[in-house]
Amino acid sequence: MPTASPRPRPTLRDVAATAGVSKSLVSLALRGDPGVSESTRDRILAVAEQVGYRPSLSARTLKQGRSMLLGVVISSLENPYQTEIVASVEDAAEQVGLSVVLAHGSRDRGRLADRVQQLGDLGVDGLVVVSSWVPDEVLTAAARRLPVVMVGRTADPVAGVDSVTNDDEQGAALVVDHLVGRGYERIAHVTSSTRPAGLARRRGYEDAMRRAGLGDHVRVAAPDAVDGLLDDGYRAVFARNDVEACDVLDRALDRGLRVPDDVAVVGYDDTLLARRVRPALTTVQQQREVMGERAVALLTGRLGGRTDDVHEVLEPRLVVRASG
Amino acid sequence: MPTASPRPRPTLRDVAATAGVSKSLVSLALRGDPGVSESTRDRILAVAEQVGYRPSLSARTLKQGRSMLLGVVISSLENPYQTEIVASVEDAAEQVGLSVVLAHGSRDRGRLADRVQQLGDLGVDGLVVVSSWVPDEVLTAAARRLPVVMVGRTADPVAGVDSVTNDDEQGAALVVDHLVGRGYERIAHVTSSTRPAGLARRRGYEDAMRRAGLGDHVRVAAPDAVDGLLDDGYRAVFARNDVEACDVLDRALDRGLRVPDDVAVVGYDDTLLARRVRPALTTVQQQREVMGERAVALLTGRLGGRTDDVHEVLEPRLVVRASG
DNA sequence: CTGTTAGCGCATTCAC
DNA sequence: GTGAATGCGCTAACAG
Repeated sequence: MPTASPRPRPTLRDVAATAGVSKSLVSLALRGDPGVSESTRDRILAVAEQVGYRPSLSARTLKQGRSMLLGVVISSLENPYQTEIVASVEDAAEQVGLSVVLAHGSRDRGRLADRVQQLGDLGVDGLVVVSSWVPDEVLTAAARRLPVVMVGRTADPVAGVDSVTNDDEQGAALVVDHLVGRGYERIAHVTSSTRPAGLARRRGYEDAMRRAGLGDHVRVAAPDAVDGLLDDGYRAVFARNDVEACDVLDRALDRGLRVPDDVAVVGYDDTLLARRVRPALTTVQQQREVMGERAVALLTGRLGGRTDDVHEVLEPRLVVRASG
Repeated sequence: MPTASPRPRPTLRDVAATAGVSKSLVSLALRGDPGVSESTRDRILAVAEQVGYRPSLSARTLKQGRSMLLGVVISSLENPYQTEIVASVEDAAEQVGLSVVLAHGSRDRGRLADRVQQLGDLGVDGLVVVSSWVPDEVLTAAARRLPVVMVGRTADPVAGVDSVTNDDEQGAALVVDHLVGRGYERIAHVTSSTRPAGLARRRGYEDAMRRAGLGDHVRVAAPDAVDGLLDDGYRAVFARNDVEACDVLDRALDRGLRVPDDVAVVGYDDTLLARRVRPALTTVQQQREVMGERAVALLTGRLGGRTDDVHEVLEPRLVVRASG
């Protein structure tokens, strides 16, 4: 089946030639400049459409010094928390006329740093980083040439990089208080993470347990070590995120335990997973829409000239469902 | 409104100035051209590093006419089948020195077409489309200026657009034959899709049932109408993909049925979901790694001058797990 | 070996 | 209303 092969893309020059006008006139007409007569503009638009003209973003970016593009970097496409953040950033970006290009680092952590630089090289006007796996040096380096905002917690604030996150300690405390309110005392924490957010949640769990006078029951285990917890009489488990909560759920059900009657399970993030799984997960909701909106606002703030670092912390909310 | 970046990014000119050489020499040195003396190159590299120089992809793309970038468009970040394809395309692209930028159309179908055009405007060297929601006109228009390959089935071949897909009819037949081999006769099909791939699987199911002499038992239902099937004595369900198979699973378990003892459930796609869920899903595996590899090969083929359309069809494989 | 020069496609003066 | 000229950062062809 023979067809047309990709031809060199038509340029302003081509449009101008076919329309019998000059290049600059076409440029003006296409962007609706008032200084072009109605009739000529219509003719130019028609020609542009007909020859399939599309402006070159490379050329425009080069000329203008800005691309109207935002870069978003996530570590994994398989992580529902991260992909849901992407959507919220995208919605917020669209509000202010910016488009989003996405890059990720699944499979290879080292690739993440490359993608950050690559998006910068591409000329995006700002960068949203939703992964804690990007080395600080890479972030600061990136921040030297464009606005960068981290979504989610970093171990320590990175100079020149704004951030928006939820209060993981408080979120963990919400969970503990909730379970305590339901009469649980032996409440365990399940986590496999050594990332900042995971550590913060663990810290929040431990502190809240102590505040509740349950310091002696503090117990932290890996997801695959849940059996030990159950053997030791723990009947409530707070997992560091929804994915690991689901692992716990499976484990418990495999042992013939009923959730939440025999054991209560609580997650974190309120991803789609939390609603999909049976029983539906009690979990902690971060304000995702707000996070995307704030991230974009911080970026445009920098673009507007702000130079001091801003770190926003949002309040998490407990969502009670069937699992605990 | 975005205005100016904090610091204007350093250019070749800046590096050349601080190093006391000419621009083109810097360009050559940075890309390891042999015609530059060891000592000067080291000095130039040091300066470039020190001032934080990074080449502008916009400028390079404009000059070269190619970006070494591949665009990938998927309809949803929540669809594990699609995101897993992305990873395989990315791996294949890396093999040939191409990077990938990703765009998606979650929430708004119309946005998908925009994203396709936008990636084209950006100057990507080729486009992989993993969604059947992009209108044919948009695809053909895109194919006029750059190589485009569809991954996954289209209703009809689109002129100028290559494709790589699996044989959905055959995949469905594998499922039916498997269930028939296990003694099932009342085998129902669950689908909510009117997309080409879904229709093909349905067709494959119906044909295979008839070939097996079970034409009278052909029964197609929506995922939320599973109860009727079970009431009517159907004890085997073939769902159009893993996600809907999971829905069926939940439904059955809610009714107190055991899987697969009381009812067998089979999915399609072999996504992560199929392995995560309990019981693990019997499902149909498409050759994802091969699909990515072929998609990239088709793109580079076009870039190399091929003009005739190529449509590759891969053989699916049944993966038997616990659910059926 | 090194430096000069000429565009890539576009937006933006500034003349006409 | 319109068109010619300029330069964004980069590469490549050509001179020195």
